[in-house]
Amino acid sequence: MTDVAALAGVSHQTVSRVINGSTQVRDETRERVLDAMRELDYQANSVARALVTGRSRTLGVITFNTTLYGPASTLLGLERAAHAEGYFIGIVSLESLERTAVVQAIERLRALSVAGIMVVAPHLATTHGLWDLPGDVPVVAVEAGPEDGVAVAAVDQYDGARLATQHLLDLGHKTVRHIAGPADWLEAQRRIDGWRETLAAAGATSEPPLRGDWSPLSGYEVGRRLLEDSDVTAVFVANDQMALGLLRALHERGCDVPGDVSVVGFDDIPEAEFFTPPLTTVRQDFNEMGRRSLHLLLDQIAAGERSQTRVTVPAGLVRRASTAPPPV
Amino acid sequence: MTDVAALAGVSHQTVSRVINGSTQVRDETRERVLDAMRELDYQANSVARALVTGRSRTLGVITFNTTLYGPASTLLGLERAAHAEGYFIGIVSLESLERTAVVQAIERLRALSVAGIMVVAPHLATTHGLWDLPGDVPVVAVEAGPEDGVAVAAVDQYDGARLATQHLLDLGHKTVRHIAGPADWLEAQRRIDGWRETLAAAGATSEPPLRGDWSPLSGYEVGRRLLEDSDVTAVFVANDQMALGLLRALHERGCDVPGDVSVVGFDDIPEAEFFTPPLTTVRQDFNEMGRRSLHLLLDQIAAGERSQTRVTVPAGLVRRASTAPPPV
DNA sequence: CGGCGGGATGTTATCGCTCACATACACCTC
DNA sequence: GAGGTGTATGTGAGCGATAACATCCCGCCG
Repeated sequence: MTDVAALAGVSHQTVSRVINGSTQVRDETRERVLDAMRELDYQANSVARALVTGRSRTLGVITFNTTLYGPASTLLGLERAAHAEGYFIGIVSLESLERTAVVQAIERLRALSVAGIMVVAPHLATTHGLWDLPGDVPVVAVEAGPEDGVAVAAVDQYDGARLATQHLLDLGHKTVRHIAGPADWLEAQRRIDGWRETLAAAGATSEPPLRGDWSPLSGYEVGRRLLEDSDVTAVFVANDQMALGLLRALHERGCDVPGDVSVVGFDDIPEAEFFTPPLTTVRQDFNEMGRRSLHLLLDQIAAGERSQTRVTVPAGLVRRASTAPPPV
Repeated sequence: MTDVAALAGVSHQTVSRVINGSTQVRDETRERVLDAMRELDYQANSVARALVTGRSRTLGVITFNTTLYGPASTLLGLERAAHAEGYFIGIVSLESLERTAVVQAIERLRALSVAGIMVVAPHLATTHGLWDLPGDVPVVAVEAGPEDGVAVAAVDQYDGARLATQHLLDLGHKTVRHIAGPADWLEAQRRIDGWRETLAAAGATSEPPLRGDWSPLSGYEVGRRLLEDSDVTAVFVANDQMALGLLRALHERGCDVPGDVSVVGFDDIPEAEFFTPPLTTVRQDFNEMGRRSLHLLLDQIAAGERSQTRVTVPAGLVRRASTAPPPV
């Protein structure tokens, strides 16, 4: 910076003003400084800036260690949005699901002077870690979060589940079974709620949901158990991977999909369209959610205070070939 | 830090020594400082440290904007490894595949004073951006990189393709067709090489490979074209997603897999085991690759100079139900 | 024509840490 | 006992930027 200032014949402060777009610089001077910067191939040192301002243009993302489609896509959506706004993303993944792990992760990020933190960890336990976090860092819970206390951006899980369930009811199924995700995932819970309440509203009976762990294998195993009950004609599965496992279980049992049993998934992973049969599922717009989360965070940063705004991104049903009216 | 020093009755420098594990501190003094740190809930400010040392404990990862399984898993593997070593990961995703985009991304990361950079962008064009990068930052190309000039950690694509092709030949297929990835992806090229040379070594004829873009849809479309040639009995597909598309095309055409046509994929995505039929594929150990890449980088950081070491992680064939001897 | 207001620029302190060097004290050697 | 060696600690400078305040210059007003 000193070199640039010397070359342009101004003080380092004027250089700083140019960098930060101050209006207090004459155009001609600005040009001279800009030229000098180009000439010396100068780039502002963001570490020094972060030191003095106490804020870097880095955002922290806390994510759970997983290759699941949802979280991975969310991360990408977040990065794209942040990049567009000129922010960096630093990621920290959680070792465990304990609330202390979240608190630790937040501490680590604070030491980096991040401008804000986005938490992509839709577990009950981890979101509770958000209750007692230090007051001076803006935080957004992405995908799912506690009912209040922090800002949250999420796809409307409840409505997605309703859409799926209603679609099956509309086709004429008497009731719909549900293969749910792990009990401590908030999204799993919301999907259960949407499913159960839609059934109730239609006056349909509801069996308790079965539990998988999001993996295709669990969908397969739980699916086999489910099929011992021969009454099943429609299943709403809490994600596409488990739905794939279920399709396999059905296939092995010689059940036709959708002739004998209809299946609806959740997520719309890229593969879903090419399953056998192509899967009817609920699409989540992770990019949009990333963008919304980011702006929620940026708003807090700009306002200088924590908000509790809740933003919801709608889910959409994608109809393919895995659903049909029940067998006669 | 000053507060801690005051509370412990020492100078700030002694606190610094304790933080950095200097041996030049008496045990009793160290304890006093540690107590003071705990008492004040003190955490060292890594920004200030980065400013003075010129290095932060942050590593930059440059990745291409994608939800593909490979890059996503690699990123996670990298993060896990870095976390274990006490490093942060900052991610920057590429807007385009131009080499200038890579250079820009590297510049951005340099302004953050990252200790080193890992590039996960296995395109021909982007890796060329690695030729003329500034000399003072350690760099590792992950997954694939230029033949020389930078350190590279990669899964052995060539051998993976050989394994797949040889497996099909061993089953008795006269030759094996190949659906390849995009031409400018280095991995796609290596897989083609492995496939072609294995065929040549066996004295089998080889048709030119067909090109997909990694997506299930492209696998489906290219697959339909491929099937117009009724001689096909075995196909090696460059990733599992395209293999899924091909399976669908085969299904629609009434071809039995593996009865009429055998299919081998690449990647071993979690879904592959539950395809119809379960897919024989080549597994890549992304975690291991992440770990190796990181250590390659850490070694460079420790040595203070750039290396050109090349590390290869073996690939493994996973046999499932999509391959069998050719029809008689 | 002196004084005043405000835009453009410069000066100095500061962020929280590490580095290089200075100092203090203990112990040993000749 | 003077001098050397080594360990434990303190002091001051400086990393590269921004913030707050000081200064300069110019035009305008009474």
